[in-house]
Formats: sequence, C-alpha cells, structure tokens
Amino acid sequence: MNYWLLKSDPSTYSIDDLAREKNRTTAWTGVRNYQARNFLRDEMRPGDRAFFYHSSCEEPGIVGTAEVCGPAYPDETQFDRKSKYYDADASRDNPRWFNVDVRLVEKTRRVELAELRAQKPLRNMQLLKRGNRLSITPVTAAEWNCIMDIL
DNA sequence: GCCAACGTTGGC
DNA sequence: GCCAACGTTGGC
Repeated sequence: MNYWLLKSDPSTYSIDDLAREKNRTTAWTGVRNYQARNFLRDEMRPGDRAFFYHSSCEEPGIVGTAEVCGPAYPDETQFDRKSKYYDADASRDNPRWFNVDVRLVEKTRRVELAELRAQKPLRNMQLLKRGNRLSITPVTAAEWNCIMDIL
C-alpha cells in the first residue's frame, strides 16, 4: 500500500465538498501535470491512503484523510469542450489525462505547515520542499505515521 | 500583491 | 536540442 498527499484549493473543491458527495466519493479530475498524472495512472492502487491538503488559501494544511477506491481511468473533463480542463489534443482512443476515485475517510483537525515543519521525520517531505508545486506527491510510511500520530 | 520555483511552448 | 519567454502555483 502506498501513501499520497492530494492538494486542492478549497475555493474550488474543499474537504467539505468531498464530505457531501454520495458515498463521500469523487473522481479526482483535473490533474494536468505529467508527473502527477504518472503517479495517478501508474502507481496509485485501490486501498492506498492519502492526506487531503488545502492549498492556495488563507489556512493551508492537512485537513483529512482519504482512500483511493479504484484503479485509474480516463478523466472525462479532457473530452468536455466546456470544461476548463478540456484538452483538444486528447481523444477517447488516446486519452492523455487520468483520474482515480477518492473516498473521504475522515476529516481531521487542520495541521498547518509550521507544525509539519516542526516534525523531524518530515524533514524531507515533498510537500515541504521549496518550490514544490506538484498537486499529487508520494508520502513515505514514516511520514504518514508521523502525521497520523499528531492528528 | 509579491515573488520564487518550475513546467510548457516555440523559435531557432 | 537549446533556451528565452511566458504562464501557473502557492506560501507569505
């Protein structure tokens, strides 16, 4: 089992939005970065766990945990001309972008960046590296356990 | 609003 | 294949 961190701008899609979904599950669409796509498509497995992180907002931080509940499949929004995620170069025969379904496991207290940075085991966490912009990053088991312990 | 970091694009 | 220009991300 692998661990991940999923970023979302809460003004676009927050953990409360996920909590309101049927079965607290949503398709994690809109990923348009190749490295993040490769994680989605090639490395995410059903049963993997993820932290839900609020980014680009007044109170950035980890706000909950989620579960990957199925294998990757083509992201419908790439085919939708009206979507901001539409990609004219993608086709159903040759999809470029993928998503998985994600289910909310639990909302947690918010763990802000300063608190994460204070944890020694998180010294090398991708999220905390300077210039990090990836919306999906792998989390090691040690990092996962460290954060679960302070939640 | 600022700015560092980084990905993408496109001319050559 | 190089690299400058440009756009986006995201914390502060």
